[in-house]
Amino acid sequence: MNKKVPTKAAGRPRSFDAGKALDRAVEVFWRKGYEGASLSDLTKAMGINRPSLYAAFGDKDKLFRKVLDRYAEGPASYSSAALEEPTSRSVVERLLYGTADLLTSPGNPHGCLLVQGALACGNAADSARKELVSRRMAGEAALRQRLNQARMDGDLPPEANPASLARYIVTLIQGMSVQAAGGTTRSELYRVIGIAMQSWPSSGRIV
Amino acid sequence: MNKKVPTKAAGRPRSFDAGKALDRAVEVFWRKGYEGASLSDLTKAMGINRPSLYAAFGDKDKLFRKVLDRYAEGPASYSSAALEEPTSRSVVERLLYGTADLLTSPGNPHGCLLVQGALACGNAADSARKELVSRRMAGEAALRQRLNQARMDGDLPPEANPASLARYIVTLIQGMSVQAAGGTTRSELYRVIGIAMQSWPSSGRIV
DNA sequence: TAGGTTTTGTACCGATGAGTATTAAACTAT
DNA sequence: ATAGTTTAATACTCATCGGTACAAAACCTA
Repeated sequence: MNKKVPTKAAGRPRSFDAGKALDRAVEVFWRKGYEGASLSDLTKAMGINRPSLYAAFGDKDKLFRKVLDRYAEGPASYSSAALEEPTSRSVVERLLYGTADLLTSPGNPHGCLLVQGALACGNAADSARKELVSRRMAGEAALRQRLNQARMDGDLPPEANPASLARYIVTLIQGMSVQAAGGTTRSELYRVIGIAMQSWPSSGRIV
Repeated sequence: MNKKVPTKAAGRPRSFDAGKALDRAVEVFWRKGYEGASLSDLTKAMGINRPSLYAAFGDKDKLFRKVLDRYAEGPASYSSAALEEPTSRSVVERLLYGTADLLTSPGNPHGCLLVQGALACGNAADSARKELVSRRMAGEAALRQRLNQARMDGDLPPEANPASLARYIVTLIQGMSVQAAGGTTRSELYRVIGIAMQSWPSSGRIV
Protein backbone atom coordinates (compact mmCIF):
# COMPACT_ATOMS: atom_id res chain seq x y z
CA MET A 1 0.00 0.00 0.00
CA ASN A 2 2.57 2.56 1.08
CA LYS A 3 5.22 1.41 -1.36
CA LYS A 4 5.42 4.00 -4.09
CA VAL A 5 6.89 6.67 -1.85
CA PRO A 6 9.44 4.72 0.19
CA THR A 7 8.54 6.43 3.49
CA LYS A 8 11.97 8.03 3.82
CA ALA A 9 13.96 5.22 5.42
CA ALA A 10 15.43 5.89 8.81
CA GLY A 11 19.04 6.65 9.53
CA ARG A 12 21.49 9.17 8.22
CA PRO A 13 20.82 9.84 4.57
CA ARG A 14 23.37 8.94 1.95
CA SER A 15 25.35 11.98 0.97
CA PHE A 16 26.17 10.92 -2.59
CA ASP A 17 24.27 9.83 -5.68
CA ALA A 18 24.86 6.09 -6.03
CA GLY A 19 24.09 6.21 -9.73
CA LYS A 20 26.58 8.98 -10.39
CA ALA A 21 29.18 7.21 -8.30
CA LEU A 22 28.62 4.03 -10.27
CA ASP A 23 29.13 5.94 -13.51
CA ARG A 24 32.48 7.13 -12.25
CA ALA A 25 33.40 3.57 -11.37
CA VAL A 26 32.47 2.50 -14.88
CA GLU A 27 34.92 5.00 -16.26
CA VAL A 28 37.75 3.87 -13.99
CA PHE A 29 37.34 0.15 -14.70
CA TRP A 30 36.93 0.96 -18.37
CA ARG A 31 40.20 2.83 -18.57
CA LYS A 32 42.33 0.78 -16.19
CA GLY A 33 40.80 -2.68 -16.20
CA TYR A 34 39.79 -4.67 -13.16
CA GLU A 35 43.31 -5.32 -12.00
CA GLY A 36 44.64 -1.86 -12.75
CA ALA A 37 41.82 -0.07 -10.95
CA SER A 38 42.73 0.23 -7.28
CA LEU A 39 40.26 1.00 -4.57
CA SER A 40 42.01 4.32 -4.11
CA ASP A 41 41.46 5.09 -7.79
CA LEU A 42 37.82 4.15 -7.43
CA THR A 43 36.99 6.02 -4.24
CA LYS A 44 38.82 9.08 -5.48
CA ALA A 45 36.91 9.13 -8.77
CA MET A 46 33.61 8.34 -7.07
CA GLY A 47 34.12 11.03 -4.48
CA ILE A 48 33.36 8.75 -1.54
CA ASN A 49 35.28 7.03 1.23
CA ARG A 50 36.18 3.42 1.26
CA PRO A 51 33.62 2.22 3.82
CA SER A 52 30.87 3.99 1.88
CA LEU A 53 31.87 2.08 -1.22
CA TYR A 54 31.71 -1.22 0.60
CA ALA A 55 28.39 -0.40 2.22
CA ALA A 56 26.79 0.67 -1.05
CA PHE A 57 28.28 -1.75 -3.56
CA GLY A 58 29.93 -4.64 -1.72
CA ASP A 59 33.50 -5.61 -2.43
CA LYS A 60 35.53 -4.85 -5.55
CA ASP A 61 34.19 -7.87 -7.39
CA LYS A 62 30.55 -7.04 -6.71
CA LEU A 63 31.13 -3.45 -7.70
CA PHE A 64 32.62 -4.67 -10.97
CA ARG A 65 29.51 -6.71 -11.77
CA LYS A 66 27.32 -3.70 -11.13
CA VAL A 67 29.62 -1.69 -13.35
CA LEU A 68 29.22 -4.25 -16.13
CA ASP A 69 25.44 -4.06 -15.85
CA ARG A 70 25.57 -0.30 -15.95
CA TYR A 71 27.80 -0.41 -18.99
CA ALA A 72 25.43 -2.74 -20.81
CA GLU A 73 22.45 -0.52 -20.09
CA GLY A 74 24.31 2.68 -20.84
CA PRO A 75 27.19 3.11 -23.27
CA ALA A 76 26.78 -0.34 -24.79
CA SER A 77 23.02 -0.33 -25.07
CA TYR A 78 23.25 0.16 -28.85
CA SER A 79 24.44 -3.41 -28.90
CA SER A 80 21.20 -5.08 -27.89
CA ALA A 81 19.19 -2.44 -29.72
CA ALA A 82 20.97 -3.33 -32.95
CA LEU A 83 19.50 -6.82 -32.85
CA GLU A 84 16.07 -5.34 -33.46
CA GLU A 85 16.98 -3.96 -36.86
CA PRO A 86 14.84 -5.40 -39.64
CA THR A 87 17.49 -7.11 -41.76
CA SER A 88 20.55 -9.10 -40.84
CA ARG A 89 22.66 -6.67 -42.79
CA SER A 90 21.36 -3.65 -40.93
CA VAL A 91 21.77 -5.51 -37.64
CA VAL A 92 25.41 -6.11 -38.37
CA GLU A 93 26.09 -2.67 -39.75
CA ARG A 94 24.52 -0.95 -36.80
CA LEU A 95 26.52 -3.21 -34.52
CA LEU A 96 29.80 -2.45 -36.26
CA TYR A 97 29.34 1.28 -36.71
CA GLY A 98 27.88 1.64 -33.24
CA THR A 99 30.93 -0.10 -31.85
CA ALA A 100 33.31 2.07 -33.83
CA ASP A 101 31.54 5.14 -32.50
CA LEU A 102 31.63 3.98 -28.90
CA LEU A 103 35.27 2.94 -29.13
CA THR A 104 36.32 6.34 -30.37
CA SER A 105 33.87 8.58 -28.58
CA PRO A 106 35.67 11.51 -26.99
CA GLY A 107 35.42 11.56 -23.22
CA ASN A 108 35.33 7.80 -22.96
CA PRO A 109 38.26 5.41 -22.73
CA HIS A 110 39.05 4.10 -26.19
CA GLY A 111 38.16 0.46 -26.07
CA CYS A 112 35.43 -1.89 -24.93
CA LEU A 113 35.03 -2.53 -21.23
CA LEU A 114 34.27 -6.19 -21.88
CA VAL A 115 37.67 -6.55 -23.50
CA GLN A 116 39.74 -4.04 -21.55
CA GLY A 117 38.33 -5.20 -18.23
CA ALA A 118 40.51 -8.29 -18.04
CA LEU A 119 42.06 -10.39 -20.76
CA ALA A 120 45.02 -11.89 -18.97
CA CYS A 121 45.49 -11.32 -15.26
CA GLY A 122 46.66 -12.62 -11.93
CA ASN A 123 44.73 -14.98 -9.70
CA ALA A 124 42.95 -12.24 -7.80
CA ALA A 125 41.25 -10.97 -10.96
CA ASP A 126 40.42 -14.33 -12.40
CA SER A 127 36.82 -14.24 -11.31
CA ALA A 128 36.35 -10.95 -13.13
CA ARG A 129 38.07 -12.37 -16.20
CA LYS A 130 35.72 -15.33 -16.30
CA GLU A 131 32.74 -13.06 -15.92
CA LEU A 132 33.89 -11.08 -18.94
CA VAL A 133 34.42 -14.20 -21.01
CA SER A 134 30.91 -15.24 -20.15
CA ARG A 135 29.42 -11.87 -21.07
CA ARG A 136 31.27 -11.74 -24.37
CA MET A 137 30.01 -15.21 -25.17
CA ALA A 138 26.48 -14.16 -24.30
CA GLY A 139 26.70 -11.28 -26.72
CA GLU A 140 27.93 -13.56 -29.45
CA ALA A 141 25.15 -16.04 -28.73
CA ALA A 142 22.54 -13.31 -29.05
CA LEU A 143 23.87 -12.30 -32.44
CA ARG A 144 24.05 -15.93 -33.55
CA GLN A 145 20.42 -16.41 -32.63
CA ARG A 146 19.43 -13.28 -34.50
CA LEU A 147 21.26 -14.48 -37.60
CA ASN A 148 19.73 -17.90 -37.27
CA GLN A 149 16.32 -16.31 -37.31
CA ALA A 150 17.34 -14.23 -40.31
CA ARG A 151 18.20 -17.37 -42.20
CA MET A 152 14.89 -18.95 -41.32
CA ASP A 153 13.21 -15.78 -42.52
CA GLY A 154 15.01 -15.99 -45.83
CA ASP A 155 16.96 -12.87 -44.95
CA LEU A 156 20.15 -14.91 -45.20
CA PRO A 157 20.78 -17.61 -47.83
CA PRO A 158 20.23 -21.18 -46.63
CA GLU A 159 23.91 -22.03 -47.14
CA ALA A 160 24.95 -19.26 -44.73
CA ASN A 161 26.44 -20.34 -41.43
CA PRO A 162 25.02 -18.09 -38.71
CA ALA A 163 27.41 -19.36 -36.05
CA SER A 164 30.49 -18.56 -38.11
CA LEU A 165 29.11 -15.27 -39.33
CA ALA A 166 28.35 -14.20 -35.78
CA ARG A 167 31.82 -15.18 -34.70
CA TYR A 168 33.29 -13.26 -37.60
CA ILE A 169 31.48 -10.10 -36.59
CA VAL A 170 32.35 -10.46 -32.92
CA THR A 171 35.97 -11.10 -33.81
CA LEU A 172 36.00 -7.86 -35.77
CA ILE A 173 34.39 -5.98 -32.92
CA GLN A 174 36.92 -7.27 -30.42
CA GLY A 175 39.74 -6.52 -32.81
CA MET A 176 38.46 -2.99 -33.23
CA SER A 177 38.53 -2.64 -29.47
CA VAL A 178 42.23 -3.48 -29.41
CA GLN A 179 42.80 -1.13 -32.32
CA ALA A 180 41.00 1.70 -30.61
CA ALA A 181 43.01 1.15 -27.46
CA GLY A 182 46.07 1.71 -29.60
CA GLY A 183 44.85 4.99 -31.01
CA THR A 184 43.10 4.03 -34.26
CA THR A 185 40.62 6.73 -35.25
CA ARG A 186 36.96 6.47 -36.03
CA SER A 187 37.32 6.98 -39.77
CA GLU A 188 40.02 4.34 -39.91
CA LEU A 189 37.70 1.91 -38.19
CA TYR A 190 34.97 2.82 -40.65
CA ARG A 191 37.23 1.83 -43.51
CA VAL A 192 37.90 -1.50 -41.85
CA ILE A 193 34.18 -2.05 -41.54
CA GLY A 194 33.75 -1.21 -45.20
CA ILE A 195 36.17 -3.95 -46.14
CA ALA A 196 34.72 -6.41 -43.67
CA MET A 197 31.18 -6.00 -44.93
CA GLN A 198 32.21 -7.16 -48.38
CA SER A 199 32.21 -10.65 -46.92
CA TRP A 200 28.58 -10.33 -45.98
CA PRO A 201 26.13 -12.62 -47.79
CA SER A 202 23.55 -11.31 -50.29
CA SER A 203 25.93 -8.64 -51.42
CA GLY A 204 27.20 -11.37 -53.69
CA ARG A 205 29.00 -14.35 -52.26
CA ILE A 206 27.95 -16.57 -49.41
CA VAL A 207 29.45 -18.94 -46.89
CA MET B 1 91.64 -11.46 -30.79
CA ASN B 2 90.58 -13.68 -27.92
CA LYS B 3 86.94 -13.02 -28.40
CA LYS B 4 85.35 -16.08 -29.92
CA VAL B 5 85.82 -18.24 -26.86
CA PRO B 6 84.90 -15.93 -23.98
CA THR B 7 87.77 -17.12 -21.77
CA LYS B 8 85.49 -18.40 -19.01
CA ALA B 9 84.72 -15.19 -17.15
CA ALA B 10 85.77 -15.02 -13.53
CA GLY B 11 83.49 -15.34 -10.54
CA ARG B 12 80.97 -17.88 -9.48
CA PRO B 13 79.29 -19.41 -12.52
CA ARG B 14 75.61 -18.91 -13.13
CA SER B 15 73.69 -21.95 -11.99
CA PHE B 16 70.78 -21.65 -14.44
CA ASP B 17 70.25 -21.40 -18.17
CA ALA B 18 69.31 -17.81 -18.89
CA GLY B 19 67.61 -18.79 -22.14
CA LYS B 20 65.47 -21.43 -20.49
CA ALA B 21 64.60 -19.04 -17.68
CA LEU B 22 63.57 -16.41 -20.21
CA ASP B 23 61.31 -18.92 -21.92
CA ARG B 24 59.56 -19.55 -18.62
CA ALA B 25 59.15 -15.82 -18.15
CA VAL B 26 57.60 -15.60 -21.61
CA GLU B 27 55.02 -18.13 -20.58
CA VAL B 28 54.14 -16.33 -17.35
CA PHE B 29 53.74 -12.89 -18.95
CA TRP B 30 51.84 -14.48 -21.80
CA ARG B 31 49.30 -16.09 -19.52
CA LYS B 32 48.98 -13.43 -16.84
CA GLY B 33 49.91 -10.19 -18.54
CA TYR B 34 52.45 -7.67 -17.30
CA GLU B 35 50.37 -6.51 -14.38
CA GLY B 36 49.14 -9.95 -13.36
CA ALA B 37 52.58 -11.53 -13.38
CA SER B 38 54.16 -10.94 -9.99
CA LEU B 39 57.85 -11.31 -9.31
CA SER B 40 57.00 -14.31 -7.17
CA ASP B 41 55.20 -15.90 -10.12
CA LEU B 42 58.19 -15.20 -12.31
CA THR B 43 60.95 -16.39 -10.01
CA LYS B 44 58.98 -19.49 -9.16
CA ALA B 45 58.42 -20.39 -12.81
CA MET B 46 61.99 -19.52 -13.76
CA GLY B 47 63.41 -21.54 -10.89
CA ILE B 48 65.64 -18.76 -9.65
CA ASN B 49 65.76 -16.34 -6.74
CA ARG B 50 64.82 -12.73 -6.95
CA PRO B 51 68.33 -11.25 -6.88
CA SER B 52 69.37 -13.62 -9.66
CA LEU B 53 66.53 -12.32 -11.79
CA TYR B 54 67.55 -8.73 -11.23
CA ALA B 55 71.20 -9.47 -11.89
CA ALA B 56 70.48 -11.33 -15.10
CA PHE B 57 67.60 -9.38 -16.61
CA GLY B 58 67.26 -6.04 -14.81
CA ASP B 59 63.96 -4.98 -13.32
CA LYS B 60 60.49 -6.21 -14.26
CA ASP B 61 60.16 -3.77 -17.10
CA LYS B 62 63.49 -4.71 -18.69
CA LEU B 63 62.66 -8.37 -18.31
CA PHE B 64 59.39 -7.76 -20.09
CA ARG B 65 61.16 -6.18 -23.08
CA LYS B 66 63.49 -9.16 -23.31
CA VAL B 67 60.46 -11.41 -23.13
CA LEU B 68 58.86 -9.53 -26.01
CA ASP B 69 62.00 -9.94 -28.10
CA ARG B 70 62.12 -13.62 -27.31
CA TYR B 71 58.47 -13.99 -28.24
CA ALA B 72 59.01 -12.28 -31.58
CA GLU B 73 61.95 -14.52 -32.42
CA GLY B 74 60.27 -17.66 -31.15
CA PRO B 75 56.53 -18.37 -31.10
CA ALA B 76 55.66 -15.34 -33.23
CA SER B 77 58.41 -15.70 -35.79
CA TYR B 78 55.92 -16.95 -38.39
CA SER B 79 54.70 -13.38 -38.44
CA SER B 80 57.73 -11.79 -40.05
CA ALA B 81 58.35 -14.89 -42.13
CA ALA B 82 54.89 -14.57 -43.64
CA LEU B 83 55.84 -11.26 -45.22
CA GLU B 84 58.24 -13.09 -47.51
CA GLU B 85 55.53 -15.08 -49.19
CA PRO B 86 55.36 -14.41 -52.94
CA THR B 87 51.83 -13.01 -53.26
CA SER B 88 49.88 -10.65 -51.08
CA ARG B 89 47.21 -13.27 -50.72
CA SER B 90 49.61 -15.92 -49.49
CA VAL B 91 51.20 -13.39 -47.16
CA VAL B 92 47.87 -12.67 -45.56
CA GLU B 93 46.73 -16.27 -45.45
CA ARG B 94 49.92 -17.44 -43.84
CA LEU B 95 49.61 -14.61 -41.35
CA LEU B 96 46.04 -15.47 -40.45
CA TYR B 97 46.37 -19.22 -40.28
CA GLY B 98 49.71 -18.96 -38.51
CA THR B 99 48.07 -16.74 -35.92
CA ALA B 100 45.14 -19.09 -35.48
CA ASP B 101 47.57 -21.94 -34.93
CA LEU B 102 49.66 -20.05 -32.40
CA LEU B 103 46.60 -18.81 -30.53
CA THR B 104 45.26 -22.31 -30.09
CA SER B 105 48.45 -24.29 -29.78
CA PRO B 106 48.27 -26.69 -26.85
CA GLY B 107 50.80 -25.96 -24.15
CA ASN B 108 50.74 -22.24 -24.80
CA PRO B 109 48.43 -19.65 -23.31
CA HIS B 110 45.56 -19.04 -25.71
CA GLY B 111 46.06 -15.54 -26.94
CA CYS B 112 48.73 -13.21 -28.28
CA LEU B 113 51.29 -11.83 -25.88
CA LEU B 114 51.21 -8.47 -27.62
CA VAL B 115 47.52 -8.20 -26.80
CA GLN B 116 47.32 -10.07 -23.50
CA GLY B 117 50.40 -8.34 -22.13
CA ALA B 118 48.57 -5.15 -21.28
CA LEU B 119 45.51 -3.54 -22.82
CA ALA B 120 44.21 -1.47 -19.94
CA CYS B 121 46.20 -1.21 -16.73
CA GLY B 122 47.25 0.86 -13.76
CA ASN B 123 49.98 3.47 -13.80
CA ALA B 124 52.75 1.07 -12.90
CA ALA B 125 52.21 -0.97 -16.05
CA ASP B 126 51.70 1.93 -18.38
CA SER B 127 55.19 1.81 -19.78
CA ALA B 128 54.68 -1.83 -20.74
CA ARG B 129 51.32 -0.95 -22.29
CA LYS B 130 52.87 1.73 -24.45
CA GLU B 131 55.59 -0.63 -25.55
CA LEU B 132 52.96 -3.11 -26.69
CA VAL B 133 51.03 -0.46 -28.59
CA SER B 134 54.22 0.47 -30.34
CA ARG B 135 55.05 -3.12 -31.24
CA ARG B 136 51.58 -3.81 -32.55
CA MET B 137 51.80 -0.69 -34.66
CA ALA B 138 55.17 -1.78 -35.99
CA GLY B 139 53.70 -5.09 -37.07
CA GLU B 140 50.88 -3.35 -38.84
CA ALA B 141 53.30 -0.98 -40.55
CA ALA B 142 55.35 -3.91 -41.84
CA LEU B 143 52.27 -5.51 -43.35
CA ARG B 144 51.19 -2.20 -44.85
CA GLN B 145 54.54 -1.81 -46.50
CA ARG B 146 54.38 -5.30 -47.88
CA LEU B 147 50.95 -4.66 -49.34
CA ASN B 148 52.10 -1.38 -50.74
CA GLN B 149 54.83 -3.18 -52.55
CA ALA B 150 52.34 -5.77 -53.75
CA ARG B 151 50.26 -3.04 -55.29
CA MET B 152 53.27 -1.56 -57.02
CA ASP B 153 54.08 -5.02 -58.33
CA GLY B 154 50.59 -5.39 -59.75
CA ASP B 155 49.84 -8.10 -57.23
CA LEU B 156 47.04 -5.92 -55.85
CA PRO B 157 44.73 -3.79 -58.01
CA PRO B 158 45.65 -0.11 -58.20
CA GLU B 159 42.41 0.89 -56.46
CA ALA B 160 43.29 -1.24 -53.44
CA ASN B 161 44.09 0.63 -50.24
CA PRO B 162 47.06 -1.11 -48.60
CA ALA B 163 46.75 0.87 -45.37
CA SER B 164 43.13 -0.11 -44.83
CA LEU B 165 43.70 -3.68 -45.92
CA ALA B 166 46.58 -4.02 -43.48
CA ARG B 167 44.47 -2.59 -40.72
CA TYR B 168 41.66 -4.95 -41.57
CA ILE B 169 43.94 -7.96 -41.28
CA VAL B 170 45.52 -6.77 -38.05
CA THR B 171 42.10 -6.07 -36.60
CA LEU B 172 41.10 -9.62 -37.38
CA ILE B 173 44.27 -10.97 -35.83
CA GLN B 174 43.75 -9.01 -32.65
CA GLY B 175 40.12 -10.02 -32.52
CA MET B 176 41.13 -13.65 -32.89
CA SER B 177 43.43 -13.19 -29.93
CA VAL B 178 40.53 -12.10 -27.76
CA GLN B 179 38.45 -14.95 -29.11
CA ALA B 180 41.13 -17.49 -28.35
CA ALA B 181 41.48 -16.14 -24.84
CA GLY B 182 37.80 -16.91 -24.42
CA GLY B 183 38.11 -20.48 -25.55
CA THR B 184 37.39 -20.36 -29.28
CA THR B 185 38.90 -23.38 -31.02
CA ARG B 186 41.24 -23.57 -33.95
CA SER B 187 38.68 -24.82 -36.43
CA GLU B 188 36.29 -22.09 -35.41
CA LEU B 189 39.00 -19.53 -36.08
CA TYR B 190 39.66 -21.14 -39.45
CA ARG B 191 36.05 -20.61 -40.39
CA VAL B 192 36.31 -16.96 -39.43
CA ILE B 193 39.37 -16.64 -41.62
CA GLY B 194 37.49 -18.26 -44.48
CA ILE B 195 34.80 -15.61 -44.26
CA ALA B 196 37.29 -12.81 -43.80
CA MET B 197 39.28 -13.73 -46.89
CA GLN B 198 36.26 -13.26 -49.09
CA SER B 199 36.92 -9.55 -48.73
CA TRP B 200 40.35 -9.91 -50.23
CA PRO B 201 40.95 -8.23 -53.59
CA SER B 202 41.46 -10.20 -56.80
CA SER B 203 39.09 -12.84 -55.60
CA GLY B 204 36.45 -10.51 -57.03
CA ARG B 205 35.77 -7.18 -55.48
CA ILE B 206 38.19 -4.51 -54.42
CA VAL B 207 38.44 -1.56 -52.10
C1' DT C 1 96.94 -20.97 -0.80
C1' DA C 2 95.43 -16.14 -0.99
C1' DG C 3 92.91 -12.39 -3.24
C1' DG C 4 89.51 -10.80 -6.38
C1' DT C 5 85.04 -11.45 -8.59
C1' DT C 6 80.53 -12.92 -9.47
C1' DT C 7 76.40 -15.55 -8.10
C1' DT C 8 73.39 -17.39 -4.59
C1' DG C 9 70.08 -17.53 -0.74
C1' DT C 10 67.94 -15.33 3.10
C1' DA C 11 65.95 -11.86 5.01
C1' DC C 12 64.64 -7.59 4.71
C1' DC C 13 62.79 -2.59 2.88
C1' DG C 14 59.01 0.95 2.17
C1' DA C 15 54.84 1.33 -0.54
C1' DT C 16 50.55 -0.13 -1.74
C1' DG C 17 46.98 -3.70 -2.28
C1' DA C 18 41.96 -4.96 -0.50
C1' DG C 19 39.13 -4.83 3.33
C1' DT C 20 37.38 -3.36 8.24
C1' DA C 21 36.78 -1.65 13.35
C1' DT C 22 35.27 2.23 15.52
C1' DT C 23 33.31 6.44 16.71
C1' DA C 24 31.10 10.69 15.47
C1' DA C 25 27.33 12.63 12.81
C1' DA C 26 22.69 12.98 10.75
C1' DC C 27 18.50 11.46 10.17
C1' DT C 28 13.30 9.18 11.83
C1' DA C 29 10.15 7.71 15.23
C1' DT C 30 8.36 7.80 19.78
C1' DA D 1 14.15 15.25 24.18
C1' DT D 2 15.59 10.46 23.74
C1' DA D 3 16.28 6.10 21.59
C1' DG D 4 17.19 3.61 17.40
C1' DT D 5 19.22 3.38 12.87
C1' DT D 6 22.10 4.33 9.13
C1' DT D 7 26.00 6.77 6.98
C1' DA D 8 30.60 9.24 7.25
C1' DA D 9 35.44 9.75 8.25
C1' DT D 10 39.63 8.37 10.31
C1' DA D 11 42.68 5.09 11.10
C1' DC D 12 43.77 0.88 11.17
C1' DT D 13 44.51 -4.46 9.75
C1' DC D 14 47.33 -8.04 7.23
C1' DA D 15 49.06 -9.60 2.75
C1' DT D 16 51.55 -8.74 -1.19
C1' DC D 17 53.82 -5.68 -4.30
C1' DG D 18 58.57 -4.51 -6.64
C1' DG D 19 63.16 -4.07 -5.29
C1' DT D 20 67.62 -4.62 -2.40
C1' DA D 21 71.44 -5.32 1.54
C1' DC D 22 74.35 -8.58 3.02
C1' DA D 23 77.00 -12.49 3.81
C1' DA D 24 78.20 -17.17 2.36
C1' DA D 25 79.54 -19.93 -1.61
C1' DA D 26 81.86 -21.02 -5.98
C1' DC D 27 84.59 -19.94 -9.41
C1' DC D 28 89.41 -17.75 -11.72
C1' DT D 29 94.14 -15.92 -11.47
C1' DA D 30 98.46 -15.64 -9.39
